[in-house]
Amino acid sequence: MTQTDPNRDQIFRAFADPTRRALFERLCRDGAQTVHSLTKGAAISQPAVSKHLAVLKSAGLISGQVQGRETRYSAEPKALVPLTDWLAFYTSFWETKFDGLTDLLKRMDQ
Amino acid sequence: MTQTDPNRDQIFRAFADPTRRALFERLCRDGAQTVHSLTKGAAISQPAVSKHLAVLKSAGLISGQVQGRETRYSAEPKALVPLTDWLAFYTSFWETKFDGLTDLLKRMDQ
DNA sequence: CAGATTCATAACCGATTGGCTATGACTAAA
DNA sequence: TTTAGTCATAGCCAATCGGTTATGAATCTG
Repeated sequence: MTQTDPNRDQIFRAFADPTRRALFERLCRDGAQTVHSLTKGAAISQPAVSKHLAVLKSAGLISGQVQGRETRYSAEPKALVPLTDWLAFYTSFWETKFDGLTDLLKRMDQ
Repeated sequence: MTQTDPNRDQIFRAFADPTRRALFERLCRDGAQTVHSLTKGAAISQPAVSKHLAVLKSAGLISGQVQGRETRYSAEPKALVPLTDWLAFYTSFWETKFDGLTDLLKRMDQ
């Protein structure tokens, strides 16, 4: 938890941009969508959307599967775990009554 | 949760940089420290450290109090709440058994 | 007082970022 | 087989970022 985790780093970087976070949130709330669908209502061009999706994908936060000429992207449930772990760890410095802390510490020792 | 929260935005931005995250982590683990203390072992110059601290401070993640010629910075416990809320909300799309979800939803409606 | 220490700010610089348009590959439809 | 639709990539550009050195204000120390 104290050493640099490349994946955690990518996640934080990916979420740094509000537009990118909005795309992720839409995929969470409204389910899998095509690039075309995501571009509508995004206020940016399709290539810009594709770029953001590429960043999210390389961080493991979303996945995309090609269906004909479309690509359907969906949020990746497990991808938030590193963020949750990090947050839980540093929150635990004040909230000692964190339920999963013991398990978390075990995972860290590995 | 769906609309843009300036504070949440600042937090995500502040944590995007690994050096900045490392500074925050040190303040969490080792307690309040002066700029001089933080600069030692940071591998960057003192002005760079001061800059990072300014970003963290403006995001509300740390606070600094002047003591003579020194400034002592400390991590701010409550500052992580927006991040925790956001994460809990979007994690809840898969883990429906999130305990605090009901309370969270109430807070959102306000 | 004189010198040293601590820190923030300013000015600068190269690299990265986030947007755009243009384009081409590929697929679906006419 | 055209024609239209979907998407990713490339190339470009202005703005931001993360670092540096220089400097000055403020405080401690000899």
